[in-house]
Amino acid sequence: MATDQTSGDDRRGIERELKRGSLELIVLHLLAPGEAYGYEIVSKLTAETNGALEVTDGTLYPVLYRLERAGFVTVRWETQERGVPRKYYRLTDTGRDELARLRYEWTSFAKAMGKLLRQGKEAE
Amino acid sequence: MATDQTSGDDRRGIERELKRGSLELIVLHLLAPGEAYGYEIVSKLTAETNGALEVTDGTLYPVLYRLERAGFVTVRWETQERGVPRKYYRLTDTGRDELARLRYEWTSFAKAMGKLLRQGKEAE
DNA sequence: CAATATACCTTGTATAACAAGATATATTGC
DNA sequence: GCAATATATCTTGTTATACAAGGTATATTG
Repeated sequence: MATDQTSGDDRRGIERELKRGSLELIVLHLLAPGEAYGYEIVSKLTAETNGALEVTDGTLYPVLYRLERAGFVTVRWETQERGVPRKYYRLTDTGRDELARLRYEWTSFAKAMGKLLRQGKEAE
Repeated sequence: MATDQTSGDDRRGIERELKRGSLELIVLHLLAPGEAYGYEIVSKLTAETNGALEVTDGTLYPVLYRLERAGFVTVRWETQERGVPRKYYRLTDTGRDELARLRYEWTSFAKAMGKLLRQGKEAE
């Protein structure tokens, strides 16, 4: 009867939506210390947030592609002696500006949300 | 060429994405003190956040419908002596639980983001 | 009676996160 | 020599949702 769709794995659904618009910031941030390749970024993110902000590689690669197209990162293939070739990403100057901008954007949003949610809680 | 798409009104685009998954929480939160009607919620949100988290009514009504279908709010029409009829929304007990859950979900996410973004900034 | 304000609702579009699968190279065990 | 596993990349299709743009209806005001 078209109901109980909003039940079971909602938790994942919400996390997914909350992540929206934050991933570019996350990736740019992870690239700030220096270059890294895709697979590395995935594990870096999992490690640095204790699994709180995990993504799969299928999610990450499109993000990296977007960042490249926008000129925020440059790409370098490293064909190694042994192992599969790696694609290293590095921030451009524009990318660093964008990182600052997104960081500001995110912080403003989070502040506004935090302020709103705190309202009406003061009396308790 | 296919470039300069990532230029102009990006700011709005990002705000839009950041808002994703937060709107249900916002609306449930605004209904916590007591019932309200749709148009009222729009202006409440604008007022309480100084315009930082505005939405249009075209965005809000589908959210309210979703919340109703999920059993988080109940609806009551108020046909007034004068003026257009209003549709008043009120939190259910399940809705209050959901509010608590979403609030927790959001706070966890924001904490994880904040922690990540603060990393690598300490040395500066 | 035209304009404006209030209040509701609907349709179509764009975007992004993800699951699932595909590809390719190297190592390890049998 | 070959199956399994780990590393590393990429693609396709699905789904959810914020929003612009438009539409409806009622009342007030000049």
